[in-house]
Amino acid sequence: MMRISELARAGGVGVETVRFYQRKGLLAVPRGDAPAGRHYDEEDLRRLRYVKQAQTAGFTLAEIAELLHLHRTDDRPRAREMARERIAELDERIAELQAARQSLAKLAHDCAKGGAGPCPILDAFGSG
Amino acid sequence: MMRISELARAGGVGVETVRFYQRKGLLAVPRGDAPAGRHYDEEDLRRLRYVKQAQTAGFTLAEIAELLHLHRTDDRPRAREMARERIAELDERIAELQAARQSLAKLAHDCAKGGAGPCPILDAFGSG
DNA sequence: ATAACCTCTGTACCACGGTACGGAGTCAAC
DNA sequence: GTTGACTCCGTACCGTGGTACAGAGGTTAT
Repeated sequence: MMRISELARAGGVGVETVRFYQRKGLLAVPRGDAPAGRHYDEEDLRRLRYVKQAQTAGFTLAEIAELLHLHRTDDRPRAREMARERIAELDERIAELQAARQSLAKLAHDCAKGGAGPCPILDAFGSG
Repeated sequence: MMRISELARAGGVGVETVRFYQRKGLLAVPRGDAPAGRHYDEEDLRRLRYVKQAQTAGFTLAEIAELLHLHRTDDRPRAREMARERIAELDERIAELQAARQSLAKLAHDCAKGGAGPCPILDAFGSG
């Protein structure tokens, strides 16, 4: 049993963020009727960590809310569909970032060589 | 010589976005004194495309503005530093996305197998 | 010379993901 | 029985990256 501030610390977020997630339906508001004494458990912490993980996978908070809802209804086809969509977008995004990385690395390298022309870090994207 | 609407179309953005970039100092406002007749050239289009490219590399608009400024001052050391920083962040982000992708793919696979337990797409991040 | 269509400036608004703050209640320690 | 640290709820505000729109004026075709 932990207080909201402990939950937040354990999850690596601020108290305000926990409340924000509660408002968005991502975290349950404890059913306790006594203010200044509501308690959170390991399940809440797992959920909070799930939210953060899903975020790094690129899900929006709205999508995460949907995933959590699917959990309750155990709607596997929809869950798989969302996962597939996200995987496709991740693949696209990874390819983009890798291309950008290669570009930048080459630019930095060419710039370091210090030729006579303009610094390629600006020019390359545009004209090269 | 193109009008702003042509520039926008060629760059794949809206006219309002071009103006937004002008306000942010990312694109020059043509020096012409006659409204309804200001013209843009290939250089402007190159810059617009540069902005979009730099964005996919993860630079913020403020950083892009700095890069463009560096171009004018030809401050190569700083340009290389920014490139290195961004490359490091790209590497981190790429690794994160790849991990998320692997995770999700496994989850989707396990979910498809349809065991008896709860759908792993929710549970795995949190408890696994 | 007038309509249709473009340009400009300025300000307001939007979604997203938080972050901050005021006011009120509660609980434990002293 | 007051201080201090915490809780709650509600609302307002923030940065980022746009997007929309109003109002005034120039340009082009008929």
